Amino acid sequence: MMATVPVTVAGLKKACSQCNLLELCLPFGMVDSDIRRLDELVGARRKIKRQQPLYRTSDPFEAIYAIRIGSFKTDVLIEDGREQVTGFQMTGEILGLDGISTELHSCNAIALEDSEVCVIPYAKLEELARIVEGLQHQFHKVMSREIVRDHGVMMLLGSMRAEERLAAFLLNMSQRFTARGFSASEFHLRMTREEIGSYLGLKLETVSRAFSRFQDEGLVAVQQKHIRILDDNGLKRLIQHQPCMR
Amino acid sequence: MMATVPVTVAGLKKACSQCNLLELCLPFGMVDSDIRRLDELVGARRKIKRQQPLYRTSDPFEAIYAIRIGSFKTDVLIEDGREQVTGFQMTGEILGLDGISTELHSCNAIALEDSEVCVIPYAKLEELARIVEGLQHQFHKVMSREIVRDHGVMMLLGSMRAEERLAAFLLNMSQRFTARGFSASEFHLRMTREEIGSYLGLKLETVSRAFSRFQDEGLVAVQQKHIRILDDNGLKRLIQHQPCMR
DNA sequence: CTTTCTGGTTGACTTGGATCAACCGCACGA
DNA sequence: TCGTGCGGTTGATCCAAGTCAACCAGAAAG
Repeated sequence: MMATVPVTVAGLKKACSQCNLLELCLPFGMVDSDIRRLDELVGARRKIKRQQPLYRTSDPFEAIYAIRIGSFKTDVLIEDGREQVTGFQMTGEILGLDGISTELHSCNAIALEDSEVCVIPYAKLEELARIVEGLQHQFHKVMSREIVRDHGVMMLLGSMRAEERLAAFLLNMSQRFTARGFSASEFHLRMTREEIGSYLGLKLETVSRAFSRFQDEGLVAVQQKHIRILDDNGLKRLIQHQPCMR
Repeated sequence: MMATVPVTVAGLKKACSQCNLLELCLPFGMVDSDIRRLDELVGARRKIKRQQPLYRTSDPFEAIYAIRIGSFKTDVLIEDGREQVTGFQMTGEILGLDGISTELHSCNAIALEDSEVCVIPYAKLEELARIVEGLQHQFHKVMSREIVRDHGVMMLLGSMRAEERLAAFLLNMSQRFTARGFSASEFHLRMTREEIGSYLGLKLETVSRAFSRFQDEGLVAVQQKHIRILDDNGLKRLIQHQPCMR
């Protein structure tokens, strides 16, 4: 446990106020003067190598993390070996909120590529949130957004068919890449078919077949992990009025 | 919209400090002196008749709600009429957290029986949370718990078979009834087979059949909405090392 | 009292996605 | 350079759960 924990104690203040992820991260919507107060909060950065955990189920919770570089998956394992990927996180997104409730983490957060996070000590965050109203409010919004996102995933898992799920997934990825200034139509997935499948409640073969079908229908061009969306309206249409199994 | 909004402006202070749901609700874990400060927060109560909404998708968000009496479901609808029930809530549980992120509610909250909630104006909550450390912390825990719960539902929807899902659902209900001082083994479900099905990502016929199978196997006695658990270890076993489709 | 309606159960049949298995291709280490 | 292995694709087959339809019981309405 906790094998190598490369902690870069970046003495450099101005962690947030000079960060270009501002628009996507915790400080979003805060006024400049408040953001400057955030700088004192973000103590250290931590690099995580591909496939390595940022934290694991039942690790003690003491901080939340903002992704600076790279991307992660979170997953829950049950005894018999089943895995459920509960989310994929990209730059600016916050990890670790699951730990607040029991003071132990309740899932694993694994880097999908070499990554770097800002460590936000939770005790300090609560303290500062009591003083800085904007921070308090933003933090609550971040948590609430996570809840709303989870409801979306439930919708997906509970009432969509395989192709709808994959279409929804691709559109969601596209939209998040766009928000980060990347192409909406062309991007590189960092996760395997199996991880996508676990997230979408499908087997990897089904994911692969759905990709192939989309390709045949001219909706996307797929080359392994490289995706080019050719007809996003087509994908959107797929989600809406589908034969609808439920 | 907002047809009849029966608001009982219960001038009565001591909303929380004299409430017997204390152990289950927002004040859980707070010290007495802090709880007394909560009393000023809970302004009004509101009664909701069976089948009526407490709030609906895209209603403006201005308060969260603590259930005093009764129970609710929350659901998300998509254009083509599909419904996904995202949760069932019982006394002491908090509703409305989904609204913080966009300041609009993102789901519907419908009473499953005649119910009553405490209205907790959100602006006032944030204000008080800045002063009362215990409240801030508890509120964060409540939100985090909701996230963890949602991950559990994803696990259920993404990687369990029909009977496992129903078993998990029954055990969860049982555990929540127990926490409220009711029998762990005998209880009355307030929701229909269709609502259970929507929650579990199954059709109502499948839910009905799974109930019948449990009955045949002597795991539970089912009589419509009245459930008696005869062998909870049997149910637990079902969830663990099941043939396991994924 | 009968009628109607809603929610629940059960059976027969169909099907979407899982399972099992073969195979491909690229990356990496020897 | 040649394995070797992992991730991905594709085909054949199977089965869990969906669909469709009949029917039943209790509650509410007339």
